[in-house]
Amino acid sequence: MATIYDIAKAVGVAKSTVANALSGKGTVSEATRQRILQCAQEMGYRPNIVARSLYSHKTFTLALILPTIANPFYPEIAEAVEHIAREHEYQILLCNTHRDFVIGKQQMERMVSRWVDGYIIMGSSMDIADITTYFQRKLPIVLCDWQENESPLDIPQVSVDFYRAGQLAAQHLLDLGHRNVAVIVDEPQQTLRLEGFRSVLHAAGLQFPQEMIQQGQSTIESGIVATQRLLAGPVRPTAIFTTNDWMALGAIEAIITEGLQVPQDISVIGLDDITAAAHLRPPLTTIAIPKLQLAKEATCLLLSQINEEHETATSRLIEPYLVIRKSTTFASN
Amino acid sequence: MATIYDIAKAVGVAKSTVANALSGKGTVSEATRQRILQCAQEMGYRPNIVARSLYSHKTFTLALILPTIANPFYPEIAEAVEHIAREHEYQILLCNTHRDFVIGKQQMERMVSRWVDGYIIMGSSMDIADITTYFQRKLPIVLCDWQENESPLDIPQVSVDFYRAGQLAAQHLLDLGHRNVAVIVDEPQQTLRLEGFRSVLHAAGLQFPQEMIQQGQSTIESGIVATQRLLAGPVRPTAIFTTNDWMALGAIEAIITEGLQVPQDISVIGLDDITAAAHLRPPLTTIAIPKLQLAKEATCLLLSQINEEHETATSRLIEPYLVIRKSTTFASN
DNA sequence: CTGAAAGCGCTAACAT
DNA sequence: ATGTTAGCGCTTTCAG
Repeated sequence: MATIYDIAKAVGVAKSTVANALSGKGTVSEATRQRILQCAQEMGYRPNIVARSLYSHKTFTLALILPTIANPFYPEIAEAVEHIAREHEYQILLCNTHRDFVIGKQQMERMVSRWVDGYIIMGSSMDIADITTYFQRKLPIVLCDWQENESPLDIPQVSVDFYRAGQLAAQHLLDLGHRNVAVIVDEPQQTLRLEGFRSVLHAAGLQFPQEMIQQGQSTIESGIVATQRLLAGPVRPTAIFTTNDWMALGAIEAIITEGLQVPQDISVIGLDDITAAAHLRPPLTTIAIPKLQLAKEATCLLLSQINEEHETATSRLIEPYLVIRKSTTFASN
Repeated sequence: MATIYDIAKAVGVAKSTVANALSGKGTVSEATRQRILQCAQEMGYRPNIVARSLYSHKTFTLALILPTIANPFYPEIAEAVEHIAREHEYQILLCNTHRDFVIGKQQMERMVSRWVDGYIIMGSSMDIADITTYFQRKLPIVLCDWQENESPLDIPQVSVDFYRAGQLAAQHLLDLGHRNVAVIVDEPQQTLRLEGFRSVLHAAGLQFPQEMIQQGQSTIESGIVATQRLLAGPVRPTAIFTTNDWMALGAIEAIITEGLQVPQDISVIGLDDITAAAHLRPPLTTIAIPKLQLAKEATCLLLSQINEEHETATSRLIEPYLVIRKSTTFASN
């Protein structure tokens, strides 16, 4: 690759003159400017971002750290983050931690060594204690899609009102006449969703025994297993709330395998509204998370933090909403 | 961040001594080495990868360029690429081109400026002419998931035998007794799949009129629209082959909306085997692409190219295979 | 208007 | 065993 120095030699001027001509700063006579520009063109000159970064202490890279891009909740977010970043001339380093805090820390260390300009850290991808340490070292960080209560308030955060999401799910099932409902939840990351759900049941004076709460791992398989446990229990629920859509898919599969029907025998409501949700059979009723908004606000918050536009880096709570499709219906009993 | 020079000052030695102690190269007395290591520890020293890269001309970053991570075919690949890269201490820059060649070239330019060590370029994410130019400039590039006939043979490539994939789909439908089949294909990127399909029909002496071939755009929506056109045609097919699973989802949706059933009235077979395929209602019969293998071979090929292990960078063709689930059945007529 | 020089943090010859 | 020096490519003073 041609360097600024190569051009200087070829044109017969000093490096700094070339730099001035290329950057438009400083003063260069129109004549030499033209000669330099043309020469740069001919030699296929590209500025070296590594060298520039070394001087400027800025790399124009953002890190996107998440549990696994293979979970369909994240690709849309990743795409949106990349899109907005691009508009600001940033590029994205992708990191899947698989919820392994050791990997998360290792990768974070490498990114710090790279002088990554800022970090978007998605919920449960890293140890919040580690993150706090990095934040105290003044690294620009935005937490995205965390439970709003699990991190110190001073780390900027864009999250979803998951308590409200749980409430919406419960209210929908209540409205349909369900009195005997179950939850499959990935605790402790998703406890708030459960608590919101529980609060509405309580307010309605309903029972919500412990055996109606099953543990999942946010995967289809875990949704299947948890549902099988539910169906094998003493009382069969008439509706199941899974705290993400992936597990809802598993729940539906398990129910059908058992010879039952969704929603006639058991209603299922998910949470996330992944793209596929609308196209399942039956189309999935779910609590939608505005993923684009989440990604957009997180990225903008991070960029403003990097550029120190806001001294007070605020946090945002985003409202989920109910999307009624065909996987829920009136309670039959 | 503490630098090598800060440590040198603190310990009272020269920079190079610190460098030697840290790297293990050169010779440093055990006493000073200990003092240096401890000081580095205390000051929280992290090597600066930017400075190191400037000197070494190596950034330990790989680019992953794809149409859009929001298409569920790619996340698994991205995850696998990142995983293998990590084992070799590389990190991944993610780039969604949305099939826009201008964006693709722009982003590529930026990555070249960053001295990215190597590029994995997924099918139809960029203009092959641009790629060829970069390859001629000696950039390490691996094409992944391209039709094997659309690029110059000298660019290393890991692809799927899509012609064979089309054949497998056709053979399966033939085996089930279908004689009146349709295809929804995203041309020209997926022409090979169509040709393979067509070849088997021809060999069996079957008709395959043009109106049985509909154009899709690899999205659910385009699958719906194409299927509606098919259903509105003069003869209704008894089976539809969509050249990716996303479009199969759309096809199933359109068929059901029309009051027909899958597979009783119309069989549907997809291609890709995305994670959700096995969990749809009905579970999708599809031609599976070994995505992990694809990702793994592409990454390894790229790394060996970067390290110049193989002078002759080979190319690989990966075999797809049929996965029979519930969306196809015997022809009823 | 142009050039010389210093420095970003690190590596690696080469002297001492 | 340790220090000096030059250089990776760029930006930015500051002289001429």
